[in-house]
Amino acid sequence: MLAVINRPCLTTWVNSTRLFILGSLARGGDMYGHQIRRAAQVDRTELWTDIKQGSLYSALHRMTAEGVIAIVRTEREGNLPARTIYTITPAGREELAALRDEALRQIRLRPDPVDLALQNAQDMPEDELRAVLDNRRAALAAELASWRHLRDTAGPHLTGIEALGFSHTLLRLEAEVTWHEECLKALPAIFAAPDTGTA
Amino acid sequence: MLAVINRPCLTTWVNSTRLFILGSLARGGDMYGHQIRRAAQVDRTELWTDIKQGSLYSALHRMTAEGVIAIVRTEREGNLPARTIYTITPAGREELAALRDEALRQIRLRPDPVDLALQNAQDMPEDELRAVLDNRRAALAAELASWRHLRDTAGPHLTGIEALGFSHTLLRLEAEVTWHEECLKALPAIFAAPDTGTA
DNA sequence: CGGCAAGAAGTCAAATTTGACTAGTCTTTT
DNA sequence: AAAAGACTAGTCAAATTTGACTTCTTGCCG
Repeated sequence: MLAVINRPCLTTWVNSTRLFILGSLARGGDMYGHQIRRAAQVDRTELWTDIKQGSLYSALHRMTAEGVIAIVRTEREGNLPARTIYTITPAGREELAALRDEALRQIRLRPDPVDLALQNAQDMPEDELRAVLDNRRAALAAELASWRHLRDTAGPHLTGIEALGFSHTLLRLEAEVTWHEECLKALPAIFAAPDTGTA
Repeated sequence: MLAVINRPCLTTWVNSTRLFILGSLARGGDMYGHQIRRAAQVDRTELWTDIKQGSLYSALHRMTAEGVIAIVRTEREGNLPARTIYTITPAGREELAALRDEALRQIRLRPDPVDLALQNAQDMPEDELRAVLDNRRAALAAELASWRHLRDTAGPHLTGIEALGFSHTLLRLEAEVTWHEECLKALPAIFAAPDTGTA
């Protein structure tokens, strides 16, 4: 029989939320929700993933039910709300490895909404478009500069692998800046000959 | 009073599905669902967005209910299932402009799962990691080559703005290849001194 | 002292996405 | 001519995400 019962939603993109939670628990030891959330901000992991607290807590509940993580105990500091501490289970470590390997195999570039927006900006006046693109360029350049500074400051304290993540971001930002500069250069030609498409 | 009634889910990232549907209808005229889906594949729009037919049809229904698009008529070719043809309404055009402007303002890089995976690959043996990264590099290089070829082939037939999207992809792919090469170069040092982090 | 902004830890309903599945029709192969 | 396969147009329940909201505590300012 083997009736593969309706099992929708196997998510195309690796589920980063799960990968993130399992990874945090595996590397940082047992933690409670808020701690994981803070870890995301502090460790600069916010860069590698994009987690809202809503999804974090849902995921914790779900994953507990599934048995990839487990509740260790509940503790309470002062009169603050009780916190639930989670740990990763052996099943969780297996899933962690599987998710990691899958993420390492995915190579698709994630679509950038700006491209979609540009395709629908045909009727924007040239100077407005130029202003928008130039703002973007400036913002990206600023971000790039601040990352470079961060690298020079925090760089030596990073592990080798953390540094790789850093340089990934730098290279990506550089590419973005370059592209924006190209766009700005190309703009006059585009508006001069708006119909270079239908040869 | 002004009671701002619980209105969750205003999505952080511009909703590309909506932007895509509205844009297609605005530029391509009235269409039915399947046609929009095909347009996504043909126009290479699949690159700018990532739409599964499930979300497409849900979105069409929702957006019809909201009044940003409307059903023009239902037609039927031969004995195939009837198709429902949609058009964009004035309200839709307004939303299109709003979404486009918002997308043009967003500048955050979307996190790449590979970075997250790498952080959790500390315990992978060096040669396995090297193999994975080298596969990725090769795949990306191949993709880059095929895009370059595509640009040389189809390039002259593109409008100026379409060409910009193209060069965006090229630049991004180039950055990825460069980064992978950097990683491969850095690998021996990382494994030689695994504890450069805790100075 | 009163007040109020910010932080901790988390809940929740509604919105949205997902991929499996349906139901019919051509088209090609055996 | 029947079976196999691919295409058309779409539905659907379950999974997942979202950001607003809650309840309590602590710090701070005048």
